[in-house]
Amino acid sequence: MQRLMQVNVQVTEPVYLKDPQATELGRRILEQGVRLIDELGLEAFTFGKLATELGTAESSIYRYFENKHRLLIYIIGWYWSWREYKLAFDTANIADNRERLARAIRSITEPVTDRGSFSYLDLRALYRIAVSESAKAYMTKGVDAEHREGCFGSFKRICDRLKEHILLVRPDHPFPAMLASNVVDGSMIQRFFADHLPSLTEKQARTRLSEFFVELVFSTVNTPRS
Amino acid sequence: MQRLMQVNVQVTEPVYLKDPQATELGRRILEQGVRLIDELGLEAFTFGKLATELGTAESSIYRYFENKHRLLIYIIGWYWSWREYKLAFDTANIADNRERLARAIRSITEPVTDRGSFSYLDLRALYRIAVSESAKAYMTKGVDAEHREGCFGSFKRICDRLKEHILLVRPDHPFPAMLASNVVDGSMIQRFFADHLPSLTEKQARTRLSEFFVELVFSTVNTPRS
DNA sequence: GACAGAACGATAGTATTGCTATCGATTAAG
DNA sequence: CTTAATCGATAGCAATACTATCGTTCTGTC
Repeated sequence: MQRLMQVNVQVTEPVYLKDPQATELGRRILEQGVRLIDELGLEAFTFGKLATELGTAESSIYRYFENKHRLLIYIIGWYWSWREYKLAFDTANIADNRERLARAIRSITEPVTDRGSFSYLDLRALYRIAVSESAKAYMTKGVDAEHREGCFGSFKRICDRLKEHILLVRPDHPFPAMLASNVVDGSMIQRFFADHLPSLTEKQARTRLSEFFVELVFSTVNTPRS
Repeated sequence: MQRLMQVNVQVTEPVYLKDPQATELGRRILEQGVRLIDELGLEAFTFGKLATELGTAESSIYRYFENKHRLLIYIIGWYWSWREYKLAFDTANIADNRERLARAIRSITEPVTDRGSFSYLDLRALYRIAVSESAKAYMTKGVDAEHREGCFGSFKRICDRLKEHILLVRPDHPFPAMLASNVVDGSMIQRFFADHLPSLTEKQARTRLSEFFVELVFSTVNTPRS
């Protein structure tokens, strides 16, 4: 698994000017970029600070990414690509549709606890960024254009896969796509709430996220259509 | 109803330096602020532009709000206060718990279609801002501090009310708070998806949002506990 | 109708940000 | 050996996010 991940996580959409995975500097931009965004938050994070951190010039970073927004899109895309791959892995060879759906939901909604030694990116930091900053990646005036460019492909794909798992269990469900995207996005939001606005969740919500979403999906999926 | 709203929608939390509802300039800041944020999006919106729009000086606006982030928090707070009030109204005098829960969900998740002539704020613009920008109000490094200040009170209250309605129908539900906040926040997110990333939702999702959430909640609420 | 105090508009100024351009030096590829 | 790519460094610019100051007007009060 670990080896496979290393090989397979690729961000294919051209959100970059120059492929950061292809060069040493590019990889350091990603690695330290993830650490800095996690540490400072997106608003306080600047290419200037990242450059000092890397001992390089601001302009060098601009050769890879147009601006920090694009870098964020790239990082979030990487995150969802990784989760998508993990999803495929976690659901492989499970014959029973219901069991596979349950595993899929758990795979997607489980918090990341492992630093992940197989990648130069810190997976836990990446998870924290996805939780706290991913809304900023798409909630802008530029969404429609970026969407047309295919910037959110990996997020869409993981939602779509979950939708397919839902449909296999319940082919006549009226809202499989909404249900799927609600689980994928909702698991991030609920994690944020658990960390920062705990009155919006139950106690120990952090560790019971998956349980909540599994129950949520299965109760809709089991409810007879009127 | 319309008269009542005018009287009752108040943002009590001190996110402002000087109460904008108390003066003519303050009200114009809110009114044009809403219009400009809606038009430009939060990133392109600046106090400078708002000042020109209002024919006043930037510094005058800074007398009311520390910065545009605070203005956003205020506006979003106003929005949820308004919805909270609407919720109370829509669920008043309904004796049956299940019927009241269904009405509560519809009240909260229904898109705003009415400009709302009873307020100087454009309700539709406000709704669009709540859909597109509200995540930016709380997803910052400052959440915890702002949360302690009580900045998100109205959002918390509406989630809490929905939670209570859920518990009256299903006192032993294991995740009433998560379910409630998932509905409140999810209805905004799903609306955003419907507008900008439609493959994440069903066709006509915009008009079927409430239907989806009513079904979602009622199926969990009806599912027997194991 | 004089006076104190708020509210406002206007101007100025500063540090930071976000970005573009240019230019050698180093390295890698043909 | 030459050419192109890559990088680090510096410079510079327009916009942003404030802060400070100050005179004017408008308010209510004695």
